[in-house]
Amino acid sequence: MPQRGKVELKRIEDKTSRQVRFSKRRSGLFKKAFELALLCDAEVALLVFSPSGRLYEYSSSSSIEETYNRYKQFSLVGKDANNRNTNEAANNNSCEGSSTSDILSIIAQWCTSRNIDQMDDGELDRMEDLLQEALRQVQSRKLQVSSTERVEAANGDQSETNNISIN
Amino acid sequence: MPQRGKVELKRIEDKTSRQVRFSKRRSGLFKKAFELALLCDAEVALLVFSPSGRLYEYSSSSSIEETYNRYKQFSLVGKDANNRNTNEAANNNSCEGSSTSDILSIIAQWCTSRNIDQMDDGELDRMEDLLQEALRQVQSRKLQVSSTERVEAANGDQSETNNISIN
DNA sequence: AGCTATTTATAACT
DNA sequence: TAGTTATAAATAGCT
Repeated sequence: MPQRGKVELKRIEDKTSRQVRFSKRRSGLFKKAFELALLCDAEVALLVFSPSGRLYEYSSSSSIEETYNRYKQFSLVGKDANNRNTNEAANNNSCEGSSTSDILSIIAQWCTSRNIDQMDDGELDRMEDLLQEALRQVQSRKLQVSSTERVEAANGDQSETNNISIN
Repeated sequence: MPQRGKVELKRIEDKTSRQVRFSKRRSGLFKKAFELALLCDAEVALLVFSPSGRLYEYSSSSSIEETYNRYKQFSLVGKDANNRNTNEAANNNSCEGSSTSDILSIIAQWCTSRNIDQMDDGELDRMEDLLQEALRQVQSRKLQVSSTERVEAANGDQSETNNISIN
């Protein structure tokens, strides 16, 4: 029989078990974060996305943003430690290289360069078309995902046929 | 004599003790964060500033920035963790009131970093909300523009009014 | 969502 | 700052 309480350091394959343990561990983690901030007078910011994409957050200061800004300031000064400044890479607005659908790419490129208030009616028409098409695609994708999940649930457990890995 | 291991939930006044306990608890917290990410396939970002201002960070993804950007995308559309993506949840639109350029730029940012095929159901929900709100605003803007043009035309201006369609 | 058996985390002390 | 140990907390597997 498997040992109680003992943790094996690898991804939990069983989906149900993973969900349950995520819930328990998440609340434990947030409690610890809160305690560290309170007891030790530390500033703590914690962001967690569940495997299903839900967001959980904690911040000991007034906001996550505040701590993140402090962090960015820090990293500008040069925080040696473990990592480097990967910051500005994220600010690159071009969609090139990504395999995102063409529609979303076009929307993205467009609205980085134009403000809606500056668009004439022709542009507005075009943007409306693009948004409608993007919405159709997202909704269609949602249907795919949810039907796949229903099948998985019906199969009890089974392998991770469509599980999406973030990294 | 004070009980061992027992924790009293208030700021530790003794500076030395606070520092020692900060060190121990910090490593515990980071370990838990790492385990949550690994075991449960979650995306975790953790920032801690010690009382003396030193920075400690952990990120399960490639960078803190990446997770923070994902967070920012969420924050505009609301982030109620208890909201499951039911039909009714999709209907209550929480990015209402945000400016169009904000919404469009978030859509833009999003699809520079993520492909629709990699989105989980939580992200798809958010993207759907964003697109729907953007669409509403674009359509609303179209109405404004066309009514303005109608007024201008009535005033004798030479505007192109015959190619405007209101859906 | 509750219930133990265990494993972990950690407070005080060295 | 690091190790030891007595206790408190967290949590894995079940129901």
